[in-house]
Amino acid sequence: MSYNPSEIEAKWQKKWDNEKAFEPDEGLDRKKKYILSMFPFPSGRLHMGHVRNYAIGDAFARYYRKQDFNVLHPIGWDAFGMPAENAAIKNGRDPKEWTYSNIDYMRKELNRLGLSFSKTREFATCDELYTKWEQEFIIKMFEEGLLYRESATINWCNDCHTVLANEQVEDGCCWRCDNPVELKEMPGYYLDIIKYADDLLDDLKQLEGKWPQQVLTMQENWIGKSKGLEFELKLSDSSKAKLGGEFDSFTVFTTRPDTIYGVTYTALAPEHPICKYLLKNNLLDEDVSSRLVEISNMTEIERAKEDKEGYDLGLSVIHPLTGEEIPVWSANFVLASYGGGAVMSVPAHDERDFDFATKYKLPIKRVIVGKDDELPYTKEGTLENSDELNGISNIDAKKDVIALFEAKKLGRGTTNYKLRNWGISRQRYWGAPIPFVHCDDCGLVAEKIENLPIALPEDVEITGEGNPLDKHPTWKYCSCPKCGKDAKRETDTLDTFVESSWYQFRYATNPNKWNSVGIDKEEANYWLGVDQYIGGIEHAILHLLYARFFTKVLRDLGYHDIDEPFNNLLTQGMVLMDGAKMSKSKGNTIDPDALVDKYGADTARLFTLFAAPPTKELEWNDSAVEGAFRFIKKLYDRKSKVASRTLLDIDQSKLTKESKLARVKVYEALQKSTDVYERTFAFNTLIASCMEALNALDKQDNKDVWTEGMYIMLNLLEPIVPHVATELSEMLFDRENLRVQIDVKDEVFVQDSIAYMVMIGGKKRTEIEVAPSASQEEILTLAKEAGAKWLDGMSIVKEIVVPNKLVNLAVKPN
RNA sequence: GCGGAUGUGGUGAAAUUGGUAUACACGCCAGACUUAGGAUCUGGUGCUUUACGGCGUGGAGGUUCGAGUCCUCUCAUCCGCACCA
Repeated sequence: MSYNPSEIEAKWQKKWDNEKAFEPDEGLDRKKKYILSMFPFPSGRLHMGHVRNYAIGDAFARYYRKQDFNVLHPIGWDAFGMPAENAAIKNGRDPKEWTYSNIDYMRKELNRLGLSFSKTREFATCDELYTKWEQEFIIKMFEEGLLYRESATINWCNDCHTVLANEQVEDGCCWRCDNPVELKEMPGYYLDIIKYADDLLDDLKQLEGKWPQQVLTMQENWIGKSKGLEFELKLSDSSKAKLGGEFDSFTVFTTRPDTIYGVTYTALAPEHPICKYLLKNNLLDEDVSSRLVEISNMTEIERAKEDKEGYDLGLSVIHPLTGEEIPVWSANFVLASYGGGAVMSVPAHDERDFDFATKYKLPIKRVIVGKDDELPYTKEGTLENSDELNGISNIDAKKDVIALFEAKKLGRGTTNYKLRNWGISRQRYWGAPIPFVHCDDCGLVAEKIENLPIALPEDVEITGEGNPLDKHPTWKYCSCPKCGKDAKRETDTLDTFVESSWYQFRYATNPNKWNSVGIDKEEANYWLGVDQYIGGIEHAILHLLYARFFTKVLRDLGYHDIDEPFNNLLTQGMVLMDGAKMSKSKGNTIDPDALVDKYGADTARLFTLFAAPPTKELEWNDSAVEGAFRFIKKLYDRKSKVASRTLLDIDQSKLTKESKLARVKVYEALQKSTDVYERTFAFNTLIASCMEALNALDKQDNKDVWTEGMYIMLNLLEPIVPHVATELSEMLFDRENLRVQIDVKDEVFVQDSIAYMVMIGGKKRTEIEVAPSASQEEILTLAKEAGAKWLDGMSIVKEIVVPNKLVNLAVKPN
């Protein structure tokens, strides 16, 4: 009977379904493993990246089940988002119908891969039961002051017709559609993630060694914490007069308080209130004001590409320590969104300030002496030209100046972050409605918890123009939850990253409670954090930062006691074809369905795990897929070599050299398995070990060695090629070999003689066979005899014996 | 510019604490079986040399009895951040 994957795979998939083989225990007393691959967006079809992601996760899940862990391995659908609306615009599909039919199709595709997911815990984030609890969390956050609404300058994608969070802007373009982002002033809802910045930063330490260093670094840089001095610069009397008495001073932030005496000018962002006042009242030259308006309309990315540019505003401030008058400029490199939108400039000790001062011939005053005389000098040194601070190191001066400003009540030590608060409003239909109501009398009012979920209307017209919820004839009209008067519902929906920020907790909650709670605390505390999370590195900031933030917020709201959602993170590499990412537009895709049709799911899984280690990019190779298929066929064919249904004791002393070697290879693969699942994740090497074992078994014909070899190998391969491994295990061993833990037998590794390499003068020269009991002296004697040819005319300087490996004789000529 | 990573055969890649570099697979070559083979099986396959041998993990040094592995410098590629005061 030859290998027939479609028959075997269909058989076992059905059987696993009937057996409900992959549901976790309801009880919470066993040791647990929570294995999670990032859930898919239901785009319509699976791609090879999904196959890789789920093949890796499934290997972990099946391995730990065999190690007798209670395993949670769920799947669901990240189901809200733009593509559903695009389908509506292009093909007139209803977004809900489009989404759920995609889910049905993709579920079948996933089933065909034989993945060991829990079937009872599956959900889509667009399910109203999911929205209900998400809206409750949002209201709780509002009540705690973590969520607020304000009008601000936001990133606008004119293709998606919606706002984007800072994290969702990549290179000045929309993360989803790559359209250049524009700036717009509009109201929106924000989550105060900055309040958690220190918590998010500090807890990265817990993840050291468990998350890729690159991801930790990226998050650290994104949060961008810096400590420094914040203080007010008082305007001169003439400047105050020029500004109509509207302004008295402005605030600046510096991380270099030690250079305070070197300030020679200050610069404001073009959006700074003082600039705006000057523009509004026509107090600047025509060309200056029109240029400042132009710069204001540029995004930060666009400004970064321009040369440094600035204009003297004709104002001055008083230096807080020297009392000198300092000119005020406006410059294109000063960001409105950071540090109050104003800087003190110290050209002698800052590269950017130096460039600017050089360009506009502004004074440069050196206040630190150090190793060299070159300006700008940004290294350590000793203060000069700094009155009472002269002679102290600039490191100490940082603290001293902050203390001085605080004592004189001129300023304060403070911390700034690059991280911006998370804008969560989206002016789109296919998302979770933001559960608030605008009342003329009561203002912004949260919906009553008992009214949740606030569901989407189904009779909407989606044109791509404007917000469909806002344009709906009746949906937004409601009564105020507080006073009962006529009011209007919020028509913005939540950023879809909100859904993916807490789904890991939803899976952990038993589905029979999904009606009554969002997150079951006891179950969340048992299952979380996720023991192994697997997904693409593209979420290094976005999803992974938001999910960490949500975890901490929900903890503080009392929903659970977990600090970090994902204890271990594996970032898988991309699947490439001819060196490029597979994509529909390039036409270089492999359809997983077609692959399964041709070779079966086991081959698809084996290839993706074998061709490269999981963190590296995976280059597609048709003939290597054939190779994977050949290995499975060979394995299947060797079932005829097995002679008994149970393991028999093997008398090691009666085996041939080849049989002994085969046992060594089999047990080496067994040892490798633990190492791979628990430390290196190098599935490719485990598979290679199994191939070596099979090759070695093939070179001998002892039936008992074959039986033992297959018994162990099928156990090792079951997480990777579950269908064929289970089929053979049933045929040969009644699946007994999948239920037991197999221990390594040390006697297998005991050798009759050990080969020692003989090195002379650091070069490999010959080999000797040595009895395991041989003493160091005996080994050396043998080595010298065997190496006599190379020792002639030499004297031995040093003798090294590495047990079981080699002898090295260091020599010099006589 | 800053930060992180990676450089090993024709290709994807292996290599505990420093201890026989290139396991495993693909490809290629030769052979067997075949009417045929893009099927299957067997053997071979780093470079160089007639041979003994020599040389080989991006490059140059260093430490060591011994370096792909550790140290210093350097080159290349990829990724992330990018005027953050």
